[in-house]
Amino acid sequence: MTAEFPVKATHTSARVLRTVAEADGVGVSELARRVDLSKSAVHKHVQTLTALGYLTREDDDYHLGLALFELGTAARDRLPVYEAALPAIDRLADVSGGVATLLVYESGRAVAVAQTRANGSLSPPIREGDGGPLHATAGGKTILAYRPDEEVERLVADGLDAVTQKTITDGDALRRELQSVRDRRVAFDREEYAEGWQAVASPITDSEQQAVAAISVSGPTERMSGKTLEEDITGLVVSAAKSIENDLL
Amino acid sequence: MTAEFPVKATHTSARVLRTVAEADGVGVSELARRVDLSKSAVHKHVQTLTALGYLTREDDDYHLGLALFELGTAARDRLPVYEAALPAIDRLADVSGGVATLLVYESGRAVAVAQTRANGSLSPPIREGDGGPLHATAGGKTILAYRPDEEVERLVADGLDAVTQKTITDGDALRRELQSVRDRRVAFDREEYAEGWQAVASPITDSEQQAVAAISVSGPTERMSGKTLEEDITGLVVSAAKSIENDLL
DNA sequence: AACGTATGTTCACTCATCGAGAACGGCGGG
DNA sequence: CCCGCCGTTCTCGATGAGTGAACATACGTT
Repeated sequence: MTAEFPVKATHTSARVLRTVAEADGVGVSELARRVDLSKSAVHKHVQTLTALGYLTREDDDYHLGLALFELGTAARDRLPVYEAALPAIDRLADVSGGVATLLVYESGRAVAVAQTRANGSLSPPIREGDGGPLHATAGGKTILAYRPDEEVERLVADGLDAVTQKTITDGDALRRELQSVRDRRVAFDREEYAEGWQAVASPITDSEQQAVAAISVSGPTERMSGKTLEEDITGLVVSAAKSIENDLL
Repeated sequence: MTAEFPVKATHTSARVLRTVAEADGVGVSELARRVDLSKSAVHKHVQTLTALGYLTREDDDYHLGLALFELGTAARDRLPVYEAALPAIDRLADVSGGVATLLVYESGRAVAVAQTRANGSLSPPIREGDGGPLHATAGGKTILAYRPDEEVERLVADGLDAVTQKTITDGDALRRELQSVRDRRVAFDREEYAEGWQAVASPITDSEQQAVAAISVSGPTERMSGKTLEEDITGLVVSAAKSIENDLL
């Protein structure tokens, strides 16, 4: 048995969870349609997940339950880089006036694990708990630059989806970009993930020069113009990431 | 079939998750011992949970995966009270110099959903993502005071565990305490949950006067002495909770 | 007011599957 | 060198996950 999900029922429950997360507030019938299962089967899953606290019932609609928040918090708190980076991103947000984010790499994805917004800053396209594509964000690109070549090639082979018109979709362009990231330990995102949003990021690597995480500062294009972004803020982000990296060794 | 967990395999996977959360970094054999299953069965669960991103493998040890953080964040973000209370708890922490916490009630438990610490404040006994007993914390007691009597009676019948020597363990004492909470919309925790820690809390109720959440400020006993706690800070907490409550109507 | 159709819930039934147990290869300590 | 532990794989049998039909209930329409 070399299936990807040896325990099918668990996989099904996970699909139910994911569906509830997407369509917040759904009933059994609607859920059964979306996951393509019989009402009775879904009913059993929903009942189990509710008893576990993974779901919560309001009237006849289900929502994600706070037991997931407990587990999720534990998943975040165990990361050494989280505690180490917290003060730094607070300070970064403060002095830059933008949004500072800690992205953590895990099995092919980068998740925004902590985020601080300067007061008055707008809501960024990637928020705490979101996972972003590795080729289309500043943080993702810094991480990718410090991952094995095979991983990059796999990504390229799978196809680089265009998120905006400026997203890098060409393999060679990406490879060049990653090389330049390795030269300077910085990546920029010039509206490659969201129109009107830019970002700078720098990687946090382990002792084998493998990416563990990335720190980024982002903001709306009109507020973070070329000079400020590429000179002042860039320096701050790079040195913050380096300093966290040293703390972790 | 009126079992509590109709889908047994999902329940089992949940037990695996909980066990991994408790003993961070465990292998298959250790896990099999703790959940009392065969190695092969645990292996299957761990494999599916890893494929789902709910677990992550480091060497041969498993840890909670960031997919749980994604779900957990979504579970928190959907709560209207969360967004509404964020600025208030930031401000509360700032002016009080202590730790401000938003506790949300869900199916018999109260979970710390957001927490802000004044800079320099110590690490509190209940942290973001933790669930606390309803009878032994300030926030828990305010919530309990605005829940149906049956729920209180059920809790009393199940037995009020002593967390510290000062925890309320007597049913009548609890009932009296809750009545006084209803009079003033405040509860205090005088080292009932952790030695050396005190707290004030005030409830956030819905249009039917049912507790939805609670706001609390806590700090070490020596820093939050009687007068400051019971007069200055109390007023701030009560009015903050009231103001959030109004925003939600 | 009676209908039609949506919902959530319960019930037998059946085949796939979850879990047990034994066996394998690999690693590390005595 | 070998014993013991580890993670992984296999076969196999009991059980439980999922189906589909039936039920009660609520709602909007005719």
